[in-house]
Amino acid sequence: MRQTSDPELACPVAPVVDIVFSRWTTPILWSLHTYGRQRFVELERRLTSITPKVLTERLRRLERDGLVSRTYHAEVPPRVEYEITELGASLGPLFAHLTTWADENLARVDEARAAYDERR
Amino acid sequence: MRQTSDPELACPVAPVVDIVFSRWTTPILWSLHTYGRQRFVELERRLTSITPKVLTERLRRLERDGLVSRTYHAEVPPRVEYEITELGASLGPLFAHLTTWADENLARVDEARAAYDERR
DNA sequence: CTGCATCCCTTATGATACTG
DNA sequence: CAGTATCATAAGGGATGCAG
Repeated sequence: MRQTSDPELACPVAPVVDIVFSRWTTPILWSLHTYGRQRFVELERRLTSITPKVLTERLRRLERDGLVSRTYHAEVPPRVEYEITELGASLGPLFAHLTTWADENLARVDEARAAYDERR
Repeated sequence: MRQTSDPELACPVAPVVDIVFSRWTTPILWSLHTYGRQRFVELERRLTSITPKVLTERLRRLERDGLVSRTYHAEVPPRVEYEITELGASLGPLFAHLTTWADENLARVDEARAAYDERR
């Protein structure tokens, strides 16, 4: 939980940020949305630098928030599959909007940084 | 810096998240966008629980990224005004989109949480 | 394979006091 | 007013080992 209740008073988007934009959540949602239902190891491999501990934590949280669903198959060895829910998929247009903004403006951010750094 | 370079490989929105959705950045941008140009103290009062140290850090970063501009008036006492830039303001529609999603889906997240918690 | 339990460490954030 | 400096604390995340 990065944002506490107070910032929310000043900003209506704060609660969403807390749910959707915590660390690792966008890459996880993006993977599930783009490549479909996946096993734990598949996600682990795709998010190259994540540790199993952290991946588990994030998936639990996303499951609790209703953005991801978890299916356990009692086999040997066990198989667990994760899939984005309808609620999670409803973030799709938002992510697309975000990508568009990035394409159009990220270069300007870089320029601003370069200019700022040069001034010192 | 919450997101490192690796998650970016798996997710095109990760870089934007890093810039726009770090802690305190949305309340700050929201305040400047909604209430216009403001002094340091005004922001401090609006974001009720932020400390001057953290507010300074965030404003510096937003300034470096070109989302906020800082104007220093050499008076006694000194007066410093912060204002959202054109680049910062270009996030407006995105924030609106976010707010819409929140209005429509936050209740479903709450339900999912309640259901999840009850299952244990 | 999936993932929980520990331990440990770094970093981020917060509280407090103090300057130009 | 607009910060800076210092210290304290908590949270995030990595490493390792083990269990179902």
